[in-house]
Amino acid sequence: MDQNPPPANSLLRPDVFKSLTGSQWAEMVQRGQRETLQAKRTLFFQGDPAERFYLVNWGRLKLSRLSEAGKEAIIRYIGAGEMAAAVAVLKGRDYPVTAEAVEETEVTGWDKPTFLRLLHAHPGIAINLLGVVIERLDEVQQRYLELCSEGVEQRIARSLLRLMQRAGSRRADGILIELPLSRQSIADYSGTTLYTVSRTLSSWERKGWVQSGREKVVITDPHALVKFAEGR
Amino acid sequence: MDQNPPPANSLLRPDVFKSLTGSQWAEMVQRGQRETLQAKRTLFFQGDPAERFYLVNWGRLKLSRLSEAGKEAIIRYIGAGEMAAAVAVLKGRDYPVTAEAVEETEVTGWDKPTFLRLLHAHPGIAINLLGVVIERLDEVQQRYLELCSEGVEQRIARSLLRLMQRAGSRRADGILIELPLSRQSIADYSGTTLYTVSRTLSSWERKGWVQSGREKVVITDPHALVKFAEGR
DNA sequence: CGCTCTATTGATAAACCTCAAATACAGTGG
DNA sequence: CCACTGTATTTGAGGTTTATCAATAGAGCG
Repeated sequence: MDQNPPPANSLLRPDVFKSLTGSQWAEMVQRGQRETLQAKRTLFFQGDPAERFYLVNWGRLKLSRLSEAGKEAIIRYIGAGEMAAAVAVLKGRDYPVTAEAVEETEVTGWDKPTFLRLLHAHPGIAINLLGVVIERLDEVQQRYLELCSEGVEQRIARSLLRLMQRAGSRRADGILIELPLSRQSIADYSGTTLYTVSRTLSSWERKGWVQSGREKVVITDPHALVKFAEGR
Repeated sequence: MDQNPPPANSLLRPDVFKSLTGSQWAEMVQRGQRETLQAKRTLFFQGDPAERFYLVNWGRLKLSRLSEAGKEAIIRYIGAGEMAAAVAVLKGRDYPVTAEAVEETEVTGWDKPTFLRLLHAHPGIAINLLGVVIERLDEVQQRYLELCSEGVEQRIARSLLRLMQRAGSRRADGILIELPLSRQSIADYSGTTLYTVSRTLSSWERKGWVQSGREKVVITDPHALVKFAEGR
């Protein structure tokens, strides 16, 4: 038996739905449709009509926004128990973002009417959802400020630290970011180019702060990186 | 009689509260506390505990975020009928933003318990609020992308167009942005410096696209500006 | 081993910021 | 009405940061 994906017949219940009773949740799970995505497959594309919302069962999605010139800005990575597209569904608009699997990922999708019915039947959910959205708003605003006011290297440091918090796992030699993380991805997440990221990582590697390889970053000295990110 | 501020004893009701009946709204208005701010006064400061949420009755607030180095990033300007700090109150955290009156402004403030009671009693409000927050999220994300992918002049153009949409008023010679708008403010809103803004406006003035003065911008050729902003 | 995708590194150029100094503007009080 | 004062704005010169381009090296995979 495959040991990586968790048992497939129970669905991780995110906090947003904690207002539901167990049986209500079970019923909701029933209604949802599971879908497995191979790495690099897109779940939905910026501009698609928003007709479903998703919950990540296992795996990871990259949420990004693309400019007309083709430049990609990575908004965030989400993992098990997190939602995608709920907000677009609610507004009844096109998705303003693109979601792509960065590794094999299973999601459960629900259609719009189900979502809206749920929202009206259980007011607590809307309030919880509000909390989630606010948190995201806060993060984007913070990153917006950083993009305005900080230099590239500082931003790269912050990016790695954020990714570390969301997807880091302890290793003997430091904290590994458990994402296939190319220089280009880090650049898209930091608002710079892969060249600058490469140079910066090389320099940090010489200082012993990180240890990086092909699509892989291990943070060996988080403390130093934090100090640097905060401009000290 | 002062003719600028609208009659003070009726409060503009924002869409968020459309789920309330007239008398419920009237009662809520009763509970709120009015407050008038002179220009440049801050209503709340980043880091303050979030104990009240506000509705702008008339006037305008500038919502911004400050870096430790003192750099300011303007998140948005809000006017009559718009809310501030509702989200921070909900999360029960410190405000992550600063709100400053850019002109004489009246707000009504409610305390946290009132807000929470309201939210639980009228589920529709949470859903409406969700819509508002999502809209803001969407805008910040978009601006984040633009900051990553576009040049300064393009961003300045987009900033002016956004401000025009939110605070523009038709004049004989074009559309005036009705805000005391210094070069520094435009810079803080576009993620650049006042020098670059000044140079850019000068150049556009020569082209006949805008006509600017001390803390004042009139867009004389919106069409040209849009074309430029979209990179055509 | 050869193919493809990713990463490194140097050289160069462009965009933009910083600093300094001069000028324009609005309000204030004589 | 005018001079005065404090801001806001303009503009130039120069420097820094960072992007761009090009060429090479390395890693993983069949």
